[in-house]
Amino acid sequence: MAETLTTTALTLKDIARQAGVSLATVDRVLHNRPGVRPDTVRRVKEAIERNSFQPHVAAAELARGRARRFAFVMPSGPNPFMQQIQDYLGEMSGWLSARRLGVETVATDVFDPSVLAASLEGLSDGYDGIAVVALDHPGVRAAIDDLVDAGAKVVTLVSDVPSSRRHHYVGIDNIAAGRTAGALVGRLVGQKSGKVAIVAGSQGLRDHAERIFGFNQVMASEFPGLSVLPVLEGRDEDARSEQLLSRLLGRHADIVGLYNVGAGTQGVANALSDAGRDKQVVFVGHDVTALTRRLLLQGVMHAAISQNPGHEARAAVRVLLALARGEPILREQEKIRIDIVMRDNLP
Amino acid sequence: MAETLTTTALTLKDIARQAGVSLATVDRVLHNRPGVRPDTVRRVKEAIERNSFQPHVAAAELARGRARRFAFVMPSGPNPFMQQIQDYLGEMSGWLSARRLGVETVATDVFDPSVLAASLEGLSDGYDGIAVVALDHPGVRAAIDDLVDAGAKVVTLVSDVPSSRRHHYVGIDNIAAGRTAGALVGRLVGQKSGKVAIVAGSQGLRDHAERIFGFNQVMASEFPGLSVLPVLEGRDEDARSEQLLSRLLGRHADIVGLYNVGAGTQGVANALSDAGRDKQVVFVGHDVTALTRRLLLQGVMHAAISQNPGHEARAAVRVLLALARGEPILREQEKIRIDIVMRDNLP
DNA sequence: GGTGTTTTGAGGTACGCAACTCATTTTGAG
DNA sequence: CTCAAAATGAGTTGCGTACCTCAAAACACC
Repeated sequence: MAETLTTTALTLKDIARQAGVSLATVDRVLHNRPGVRPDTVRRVKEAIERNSFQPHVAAAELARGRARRFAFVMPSGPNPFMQQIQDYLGEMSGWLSARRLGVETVATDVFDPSVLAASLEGLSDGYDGIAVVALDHPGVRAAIDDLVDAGAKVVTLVSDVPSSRRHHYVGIDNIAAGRTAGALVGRLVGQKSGKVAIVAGSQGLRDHAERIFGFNQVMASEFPGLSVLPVLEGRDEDARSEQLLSRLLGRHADIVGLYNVGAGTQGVANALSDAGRDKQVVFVGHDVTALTRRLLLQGVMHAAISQNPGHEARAAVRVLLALARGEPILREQEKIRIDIVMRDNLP
Repeated sequence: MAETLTTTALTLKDIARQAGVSLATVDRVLHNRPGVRPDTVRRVKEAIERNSFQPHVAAAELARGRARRFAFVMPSGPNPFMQQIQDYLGEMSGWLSARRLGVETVATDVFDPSVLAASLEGLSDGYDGIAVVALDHPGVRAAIDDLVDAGAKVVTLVSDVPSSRRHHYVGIDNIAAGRTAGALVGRLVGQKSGKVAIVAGSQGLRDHAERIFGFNQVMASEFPGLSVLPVLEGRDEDARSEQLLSRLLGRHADIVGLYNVGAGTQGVANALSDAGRDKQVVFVGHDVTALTRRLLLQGVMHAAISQNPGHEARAAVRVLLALARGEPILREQEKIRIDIVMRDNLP
């Protein structure tokens, strides 16, 4: 009736006794210190394995005695999503200080590769871990690899640099996000056929390009009745997005769906309402902000694809901590899900 | 450019010095031990406040030196969702043993109030915390309150007993879940009008009743073209669900939507395909299991409302641990979201 | 001023591990 | 067999807190 999952109460001393060696030797094996015969290493590891021994994290943390410092390298400028991540980091301050973790944010122009790379370069001394919203660029990749070589733990946040040697990526699969947006637009449009518009920041941004790719994939294969118009590049600016979309709406009376890939949401909404076609055009966008929340409640926006900023903030900290401690990462826990948010499941 | 969130490195000794008292007195204040003059208490608390001092959790945990034991009281019987929660608990074993936490599952008939209450009664000695999938019944409520009185920390899991004095509920808002299901069915059906069927386990189950309530709310207020048929009670059994639904499909040719509130999913799917109306009827259900995953991929099921079992397992453990340690709970982190899962964002 | 009570200080021990030193034993090469 | 190198044992210290004891000081009351 009762099934026990864990009953460990062993200490290093027990392992030493079982392996027939001293505490010092166990310590050497556990921390890969030199000076132990291969055969002895094996015996110790077997004893650890046999008892599925885990060092007590609290004791280890206390003995190590070093406060850890993490840096979060974030875009300067008023990006609401990034601001939310920082807000959630602030909410963790009690949790952090109880663990003697220092977290600092470094604002920088992440869109300029050389500036970003320069910001990263200085960080390896002084920080045990770095989370960075990274642009995928050779210079940035080199800077990340340098940090890793210098012994720092590095995770990319929101936007990945897969070719680098970063230890982990905390963020969503943007192709899947685009596919999800496509499926939503297609199914919410229903039987009707017509045209679908896409407004993006820029196709040069990796995450935007991937989302568009996924979106087109689904539209092409599953919704033959819908034809996708060329992508409008609004640079994530309201004014420009509004202008471009207004013109497009004027030219095409049969637009039934709209995918807003990045920011500039207010501009997109304005264009729709100026044309008197809000609530008629199925409108799917990204992220839950004060604005998208209002648009969802009003029925102007039909769904938002969202990555939970609180989860991303906490996952980044937890992953950096686990990496620094040499603990395993709970991949399932740290995986960022693609949330579909509609009016009734607004968080 | 760099903003620091935390820089604590103070210890109790520093607080003692600042307050002009000894370590022993600080300790007395911190743990509400008697024998300290009110004025002195104030001075110490001020020093703690002034430095926003937090005891080092690792040190506290080590000094306390007690291994903690938690019990998970789960339904016996082959419920795939509950099984997933237990699987995820198993995946945490490393994490748990590194913190000297023992987690045991207790299988019981949670649908029989007296049996459940009896199972709970014995648990207060031996366990520091209890997570329970609870039926909302006076006897169960009393048992929970007894546990709380005996000093144990109690969280309800998946299904709540709001009238009890449980410390926390880990699960979703089922009314909102039902509303979400309603919005999905309504919007995915599109322009068409017709009838909508509901298959539930039983309307006597609190979570099912709440979901139906939310569903009906949305249907009534937003989709006047759709009329909801009386609820079929399939008792979460495949055979019964199939039989009831088959009969209903036979009688109503104009069913365009279907909401499956609980389990019995295979039966529901069979009824649809036997009638040759799968993929035509918009089918929304709950939870991501091997079966619903397949049905989503096949296009038979259009969307699943899901509560992440891994998240629930981990949140329950974390909440119990925080409660036992007297740490604050990160509410945002422990809140279970209502996930909308479609084919393209399948986790 | 003496009594009894309350409050405070001082100090110790323990928790489990990391990190280190130094002495001793074992091993392998010549 | 000898000797240096390698491997191992034994031990210490410290991390920051919890929890405990005992003595000293401060206080209240008559």
